[in-house]
Amino acid sequence: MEYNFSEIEKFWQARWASEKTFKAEIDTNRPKFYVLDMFPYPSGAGLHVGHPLGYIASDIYSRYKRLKGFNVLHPMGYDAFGLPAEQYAIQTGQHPAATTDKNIQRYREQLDRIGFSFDWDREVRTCEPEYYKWTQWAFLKMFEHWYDLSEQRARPIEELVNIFSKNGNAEVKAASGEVETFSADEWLSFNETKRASVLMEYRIAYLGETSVNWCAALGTVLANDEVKEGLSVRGGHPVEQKKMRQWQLRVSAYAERLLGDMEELDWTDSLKEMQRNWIGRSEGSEMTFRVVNGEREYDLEIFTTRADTIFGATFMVLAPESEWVERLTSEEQRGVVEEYLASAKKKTERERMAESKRVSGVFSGSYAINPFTLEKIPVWIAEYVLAGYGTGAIMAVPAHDSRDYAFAKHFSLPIIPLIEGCNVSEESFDAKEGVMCNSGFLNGMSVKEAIPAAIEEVERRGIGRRKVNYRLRDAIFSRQRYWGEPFPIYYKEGLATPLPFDSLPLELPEIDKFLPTESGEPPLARAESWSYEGWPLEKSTMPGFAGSSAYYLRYMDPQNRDALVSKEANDYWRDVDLYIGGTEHATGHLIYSRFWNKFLYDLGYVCEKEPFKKLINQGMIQGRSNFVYRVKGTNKFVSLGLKDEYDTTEIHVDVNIVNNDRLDLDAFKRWMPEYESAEFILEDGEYICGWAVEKMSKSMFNVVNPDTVCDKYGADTLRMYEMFLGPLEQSKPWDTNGIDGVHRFLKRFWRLFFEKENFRVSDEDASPAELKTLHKLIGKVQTDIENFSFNTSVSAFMIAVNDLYELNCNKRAILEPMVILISPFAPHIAEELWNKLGHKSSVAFASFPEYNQKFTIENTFEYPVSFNGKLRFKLELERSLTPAEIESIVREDVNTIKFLAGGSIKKIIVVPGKIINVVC
RNA sequence: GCUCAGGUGGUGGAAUAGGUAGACACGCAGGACUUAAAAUCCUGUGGGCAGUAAUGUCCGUACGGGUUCGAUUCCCGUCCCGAGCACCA
Repeated sequence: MEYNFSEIEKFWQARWASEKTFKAEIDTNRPKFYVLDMFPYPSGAGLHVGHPLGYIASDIYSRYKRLKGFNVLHPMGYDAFGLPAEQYAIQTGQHPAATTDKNIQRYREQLDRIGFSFDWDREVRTCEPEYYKWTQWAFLKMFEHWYDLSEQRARPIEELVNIFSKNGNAEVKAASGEVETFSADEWLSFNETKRASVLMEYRIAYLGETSVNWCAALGTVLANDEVKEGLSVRGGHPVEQKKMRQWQLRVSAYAERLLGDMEELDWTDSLKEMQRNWIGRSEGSEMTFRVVNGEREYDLEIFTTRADTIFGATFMVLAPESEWVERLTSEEQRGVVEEYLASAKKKTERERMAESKRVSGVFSGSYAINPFTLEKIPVWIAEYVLAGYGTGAIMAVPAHDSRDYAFAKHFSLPIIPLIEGCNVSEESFDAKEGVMCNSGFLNGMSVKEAIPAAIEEVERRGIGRRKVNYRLRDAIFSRQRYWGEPFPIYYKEGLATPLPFDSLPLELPEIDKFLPTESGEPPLARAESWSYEGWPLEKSTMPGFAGSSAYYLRYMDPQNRDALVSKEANDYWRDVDLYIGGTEHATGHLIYSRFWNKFLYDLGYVCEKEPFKKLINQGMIQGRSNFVYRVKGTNKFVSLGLKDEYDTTEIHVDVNIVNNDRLDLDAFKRWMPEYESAEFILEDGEYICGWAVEKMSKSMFNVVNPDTVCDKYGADTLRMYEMFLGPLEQSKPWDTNGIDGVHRFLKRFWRLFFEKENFRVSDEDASPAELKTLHKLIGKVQTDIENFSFNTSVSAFMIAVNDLYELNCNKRAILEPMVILISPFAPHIAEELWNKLGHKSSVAFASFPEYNQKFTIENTFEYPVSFNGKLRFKLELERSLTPAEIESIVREDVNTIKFLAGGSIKKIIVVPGKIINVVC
């Protein structure tokens, strides 16, 4: 009987769907296991062969965990709000909801063909009111809370109001914007407007003026991680800096916890490192310098990590955007300063970056007093100091900071070396090592000693204090778009506070056109009745990461109308045990989600402080393009091996008409009209194509659709092949050249169960050799799956099947466990065979076979031998040996010895013919 | 520039704790079955040298050193590819 994959797969997929085989329900008698994929944005292009890689891996793991007796939650949904659908709507006039819906249907069809074990009853779509109701709800909660730094948690804003009216704000340690200190009496004397604006500085979701990445082409603001090299990630349009009043989330309040709680997460080092860089904690001190502009004097605060280099601070630098520029520009310098500011402002972020090597700056006309040397040092203004980090002002120590050094050289400012024996004539000495000199009381100390000593002295003199700084900024939360969650916020005239709109969900209104208005307002301004009781509603919508920040919680209880997730569901499913997705979300989604979770944790809505326990980043699948070589000026194409004899042009050819780099000549002629009369110069009767690894894209004709692979080889082959391709976490090109091997293996596996045309499995007892093959496989598959080393377990299956052929084995005792073992990888063929083996229920409800080590090692001897002392060890041998033989081998022919901790030998590999001296 | 992860046959990639490097698969070559093709099966396949052959022998895990009886694996230096961050004081 032939392995008819297309019938088998269709049948079982229908059965899984109708019987809801993979439906997950709370079951307190079984341990839970939550396996989550990063849900896709349903783009119009559909899935290509790279997308399912992670889904296949998570599906294998889910199925494995079910076999191990876990109650597995394995859901799927769609991140359905987003720019592309809106862009498409602008171009075609089609409603984004309609195109999104269509794309989702297409995605679903494609996903279904691969045979995933998702519980589709839990599907979520971020664009549906029943879903985004909870995104809006969380936003309102953030609006109604502030962050208490001394307790390190979010607290209700009413509590803050209470504190203010009792004690003012002097004692309050909160994550906030800039607020002056006030007493209780002052607070009580504030009018409504004043109070509102003070509270706004404390809210976790707040409205504030900020410098944003404005993308004129898209007509919207973008987050930092939506911008790459000054261009928008989606679309590649230029992005400029602009000051705007925007909704923001006080993510920076959680910086310390986001950093600290990462320790216990089972994530890759590189991903943790990325988050660490993004959070960017640096320990240093804040220091006050007396600055003088003519008659006026001020205290200027700076941040430094190198308080020890204070004696070498020979000038100060302000960021051009710093509010201090205005105060410290002298009359004589006003002209040049303004000119400099204007030129700096005109430059886009992109230009600034391109010119990052060029030194520019201007003298402000003011001077600061170095508090330790008491020297008068000039205050400069330069682009290389960033307004958004620290205080936007620095003390420059040219001898020990390369940027300050370049600046000092360029403007001939003094450079004072502070480390004994360092040479700063060519470059600065940035390393934190050596012995201090020219540094007053710090002389003779090592840098490591000097840093804390300097900070201590600074604190003692009352001119500064220890300070931890973070690079992490608050998330800008407003987008001037249509296709996103509306803010549940309205503005009452004469009232300074925006008001929460409580009867959620606040549904997205219908509009006729999806463009901004003529006056530059966001598209929602086009909606006629975008108001509440006559008061205008907020016209921006939320960004892409809003809907994806808590979706893993919604999956736990997707139909709940009264809560994001019920306490019962959350207590049971708790957190994601395994999260699989791309590394591109390292600094976006994975930070925001953790922040969102921690916020809800503070409020008691969720029981775990981290959402994703273990995270695996699957590698990207690149395209493997094929080329043909046209002889210039002709319609002749020359095969790869002969192309050097001609003058040729390299042309991309559709990879779907190439097989193992052999071009299908007829298909090529049919491919495009211009090739209809193509002629070929062949080698050995075949046309060999060239190839290259490139991004998978339509223009390179290297996109492979999983449907095509399923048609030709079946979903099981696709699944196993994607795993066989290489380590999960590694990026690799899609290369169909090996897929036949995997397909052949499945056919061989299938034929194990047949004698001639008949399904025949014998009930005889298994032989030790057969059991050895089986148990070797069980052991291997188990450890491989647990280590996510799926490529080697596919190999292990191949070896096992070859062994069984050699043993001529068709015994139930062996084949039945084999079917269970392979079911996570190739579920359809497993179900079919399981059914033929006489089982009524799905193989998904079977148990993973018990591993018996006894059968994997044929002979194990424990034999005491004296060998440079007395040692006990075990021998693992390929054939049986008598004790006498072993002794002689150990005495004379031991080649290889493995030492283990404690000095005992566990394993000796015996290679005849060689003698080795053993040293212990 | 900084940080992280890598570099193994013609190709994708294996190799628990340092112990017969190259599993498994692709490709290639040869063979069987067949009128033929497809499908299937079998054999060989890192390189050099010697031999009719079985086989023997030397060299081989980016490069140069080191530790070790023994290094793809550990340490130091160099080169090269990939990813992330990029004036973060």
